[in-house]
Amino acid sequence: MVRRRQAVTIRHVAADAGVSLQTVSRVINKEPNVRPEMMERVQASIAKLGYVPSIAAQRMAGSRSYLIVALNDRERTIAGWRNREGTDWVDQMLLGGMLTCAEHGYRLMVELIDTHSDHIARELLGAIAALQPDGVILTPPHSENPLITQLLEAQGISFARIGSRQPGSGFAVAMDEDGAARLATEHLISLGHERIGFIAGPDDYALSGWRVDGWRQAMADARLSTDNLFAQGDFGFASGRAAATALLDGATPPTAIVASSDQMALATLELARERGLDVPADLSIVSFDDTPIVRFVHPPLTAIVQPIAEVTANAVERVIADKAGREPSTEPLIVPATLAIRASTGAPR
Amino acid sequence: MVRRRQAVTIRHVAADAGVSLQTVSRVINKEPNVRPEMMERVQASIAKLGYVPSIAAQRMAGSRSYLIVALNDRERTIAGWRNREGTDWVDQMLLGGMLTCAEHGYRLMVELIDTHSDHIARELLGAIAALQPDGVILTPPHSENPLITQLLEAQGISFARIGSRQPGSGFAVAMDEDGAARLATEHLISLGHERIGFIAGPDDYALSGWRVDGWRQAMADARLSTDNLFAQGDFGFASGRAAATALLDGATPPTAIVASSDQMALATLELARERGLDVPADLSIVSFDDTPIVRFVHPPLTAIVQPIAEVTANAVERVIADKAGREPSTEPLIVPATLAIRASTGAPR
DNA sequence: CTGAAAGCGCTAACAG
DNA sequence: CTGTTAGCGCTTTCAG
Repeated sequence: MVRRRQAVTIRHVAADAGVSLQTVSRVINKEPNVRPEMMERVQASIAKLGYVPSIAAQRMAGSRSYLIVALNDRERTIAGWRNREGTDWVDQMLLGGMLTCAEHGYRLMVELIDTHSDHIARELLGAIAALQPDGVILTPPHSENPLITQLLEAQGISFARIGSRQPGSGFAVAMDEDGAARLATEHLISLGHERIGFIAGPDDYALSGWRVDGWRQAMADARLSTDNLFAQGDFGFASGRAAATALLDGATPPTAIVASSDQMALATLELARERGLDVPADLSIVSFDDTPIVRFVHPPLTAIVQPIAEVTANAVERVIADKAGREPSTEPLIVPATLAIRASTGAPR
Repeated sequence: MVRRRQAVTIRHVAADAGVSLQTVSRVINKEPNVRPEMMERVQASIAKLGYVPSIAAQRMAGSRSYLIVALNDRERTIAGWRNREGTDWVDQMLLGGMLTCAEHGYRLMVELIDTHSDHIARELLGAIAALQPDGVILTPPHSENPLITQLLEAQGISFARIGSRQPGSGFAVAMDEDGAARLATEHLISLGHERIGFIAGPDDYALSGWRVDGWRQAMADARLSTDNLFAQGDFGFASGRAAATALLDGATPPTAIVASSDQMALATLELARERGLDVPADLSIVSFDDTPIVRFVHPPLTAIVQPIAEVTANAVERVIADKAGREPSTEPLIVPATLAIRASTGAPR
């Protein structure tokens, strides 16, 4: 194979337009101090020759790499793909992230990083050294890992933290987790439920706690007790089943359950079916992820719709704006969630 | 923000190890002609300093970019994400592609390209000029687009064509589509079905035809007629519903239906439920994608399991091997599919 | 407002 | 087996 080099470089454009390399560079980078007519001439040549700058060269010369890296938890992400659980977290992230990147001439690259590794720093530094991204998008549970945030800050790389509300460095963009839990709970309350169970997620996700808070607040506001109505899982199916079992076997079993993940909600639905409970007459169920699956089960589940694409788009937007010198607001952004009401919720018997 | 440069470069390593830049470069690239003791010394320095080569610089210097680009159809991919249809094609591709890339020190980047665009060439050339990938993975329907394959060949970029069996340039890696359709059909025949309907995919996907072939052959082998048992959709839910309706309203309605996609299978299931048909007693259904959804519907669908991750892994493997000079077999590879038997298929009444 | 010169970090080609 | 010398394509000084 022939040694491949750039087909048309800045040099060709400069020659074609009869200007210096510098002027072409200025046009490419939309820098000021270029006469309009020069600019037009250069742009004409660029279009004519089909010139596209090499991002490797741009990076080398000390400018931007036009690359944003999205850091995901390796273990969890791979397990999700392997087991084909149908979570479209990554897809929604790509949807929001890639499109927003493309709008600004950037690209998004997914990187998997171990959470519980003692060599997180080495892994991350390696990825940074190799890729030299202009920005990083942190997803849970990385978003609040001080090892990671401190390292990125020290490297001077602008980053966003998805699912985090801690102010600190980096842009925080979170979904309104407690508002969502409250929304789900209030929906059930308005249907007449009084014993509403809640299956929480694992503690290493900050959002697990927020969701619990929302549920507790909604219950408190309605003067309803939460005794024997709380259980915890790890977002997975098996844990959801165990939690639902515990809840339904309690002294005062709930007439409705809000599960913190789709898999736990599906497990609850399966258990209900096995026990001959009618959903929603005997047991109403609300899922906390509107993953594709929950719309196709029977009955389709009422679910909290997580605006993952929007959140990711915002994260990318702010990181790029930061890069461009336009200092975006550093305040944590909270994106509201919505509730998709389907057939799994109804009035209790 | 400070102008960020490489923290530790090849120069630092060379100084630390007391050797020339070249020797370090040779060690990095695992080139021969380096004394073991030198190599160890250099590797010790690399580890000590935490050195990682800059891929931008490596690319610049005319070597590899360690980047593989996976080209997906923009419109279809985005629509799939937006509508949250639950297809995990991209996820499975990432699973197989990213992990295999990582094994070889490469990265995978997803690019979306319009299929029906007259400026496909410009778009593609732009992506190539900007990214300068070492290899490209083509997914359907790009895999058999001569504009794309010829362009890649002209550029001297090694590429793989997923879902294609045309020999030609690039490595073809396809799933055994007709074998899969035959498998599904034979499964139904063995259950006692004689009128087995088939809902095909759109013609712009070569695999649509292969699947039809497999069905026809299995039917012919069993001396069963296919009259009034064929319908066609576009892989989408609505089209599947229309196709299933046509089939069931025919003169001799089928007792079983094989649908060429999960959405079309789900549409068939919905129609059956609405018409009061028991699945599988009145109508058996086989889906052609084992997407997560089909396992969670009721009854869970018997489905063809597409080994997308394996196929992508193989595609990446061969492209990288080609790059490395190890000329991999240029023969089209056909990966067999399997059938996951679930509760949607049974003996006819 | 425009241009010339000097690298960025790395590898290819050539000497030793 | 190892080192030296040129660049790769682009941006950043710094002069005009």
